[in-house]
Formats: sequence, structure tokens, C-alpha cells
Amino acid sequence: MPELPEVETVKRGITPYLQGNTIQNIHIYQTKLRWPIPSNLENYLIGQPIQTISRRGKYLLLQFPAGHLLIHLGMSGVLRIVDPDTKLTKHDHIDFQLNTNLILRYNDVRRFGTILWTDKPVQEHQLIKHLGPEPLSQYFNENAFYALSRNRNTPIKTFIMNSRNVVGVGNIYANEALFLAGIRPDKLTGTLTKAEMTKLVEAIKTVIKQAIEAGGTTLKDFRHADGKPGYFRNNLKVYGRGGQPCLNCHTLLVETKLGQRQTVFCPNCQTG
DNA sequence: CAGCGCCCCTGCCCGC
DNA sequence: TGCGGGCAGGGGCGCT
Repeated sequence: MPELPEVETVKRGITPYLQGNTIQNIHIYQTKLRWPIPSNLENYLIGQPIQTISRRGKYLLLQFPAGHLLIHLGMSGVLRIVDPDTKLTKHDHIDFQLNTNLILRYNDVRRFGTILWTDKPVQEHQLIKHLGPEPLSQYFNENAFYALSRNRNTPIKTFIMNSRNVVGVGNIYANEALFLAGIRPDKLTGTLTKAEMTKLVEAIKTVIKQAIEAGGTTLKDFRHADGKPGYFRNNLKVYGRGGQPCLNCHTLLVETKLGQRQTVFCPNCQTG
């Protein structure tokens, strides 16, 4: 479900309910996510204040006095703020009950998500330390990205979806950014010119920025913490539109597979 | 190291 | 209506 804009939207939605508040209790209903939820989580969290809420790539980081809680939503994870009398539903896996009596509730149908604890500096955590730059930061720029791309032989779409190169670009926004940049998804990374890489960097920034402003993309069930959908779906130019006419030139969009992921492009507009 | 395919899991949609 | 196959917004891991 979530790419970076969706995770950012979730972060913004839950922050007012969490910031400075204290975890009063925890209920774990299902420990089996991508990795088991640590069974001793309560030792670190109960009675402790949530000091800051931040995001690194698609990871949400809740800072406590003793360390950080890492949360990744995987493909289908949902975080919501609910009243204490809200009935549990299928695939609710963990509740964090706050001193305000509201509950931060994690639901994840496919259980590809992650909830882990670390007491080390969070940027040194195994899952965090190899992450590439944030797409909207100054560290993601045409010079650095072009240098990184030299002598790389993977398709450019696979390259931009690899979080070691740049974080937060999932399948939707990879397709959209390549369309915006006019570059074929299967073009080998090392063959892109400096001008093309510059266009691509700008396209990724634009797509991510616009998606955050729209509150993310709701395809099936993504919802803000308050239950509202994201509106970027209306802006999608190629994702999910294989076989339909290109919105620019009316050529039929081509649908292929790249790295086991649905890939859609316009053979007329994306010639780079 | 780079690149790639395989999984983890449930639900839904489609064709027969 | 039932069933099997394929597909889904992620990404770590093991293999070559």
C-alpha cells in the first residue's frame, strides 16, 4: 500500500496524537510480521513518552527515552488512531494505548510489515544504515545520482526502486516518474546520459512532492489516520493503465514486467 | 560487489 | 457457485 508519500501522510496524521504523549499499555494480538514483534516491547515502552515521530524512507521512527520503535507498513500495513471502544477487526496485530486513552492500532493483512525495537542510534540499525538519500533532500541531486549510476547494468526502473540508491520510490511512483522524464523503464542505468539523469531526478522529486501534497495514492484501502483517502490516484498517468491510450499522445500504453513488478510505459513518449 | 529471482501472506478478480 | 491461477502499493535474503 504505502510508498513514501503514503508513509509521510500517515506520519503527519498520527503525529498530533502521539507527540509528547505516553504509552500506557500494549496489546499484541499477532506477533508474526516480517520478523516477530519483540515480545518484551512493553519493557521499553510502557510508561514512556513518545518524544519525536520521524520518517526515514518508508520507515516510521518513534523515539523514546530508551531507543526507537521502527515501523514499516510493508504492502498492506495500516496505522490508525482509534477510540478505546473501537472493535478489533481482522488483521489488527498490535495496539499502543496512550495516556489520552486513544489507541494507535496497527493492521496488516499480508503481514509484510515490520515493528522492531532498537536501543542503538537508529541510523546505525541494519535496516536503516544502507538507505540512500531522501528524494526531496539536497543529497538527492543529478550529480550524485549520475555518478552512482555509472557502470550499472540494471534497468533504470529497478535502479530507482532500490532503496540503496534513493529511498521511497515504489512501483507506482517509479512508473510515473519515468513517464514524466520520458525514459523507458527497461533502459539500462549506465546508458542514461547526464541530461536524462537530471530529468529523472527532477521527475522523481516532482512526483513525490505532488503525491505528498495530494495526501498519497489510494488504490484499494489506503487511508489517512482520520480515514480519508489520498487523491493522487487522479494524477496517475501510466500506473494501472496498461493497454489504455497515453494521456499525452493516445498511443496505447505498453505493460510489461520488470523485476516481477508491473511496468507500464508509453512507447512513443518514453524514448530516452 | 552487482544483479536477479524467491519468498513472506491474505484477499480479490478472472476464467473455466 | 466453486476452484485454481495470477496478481497486488515492499524488500530482505540467498544464490550466481
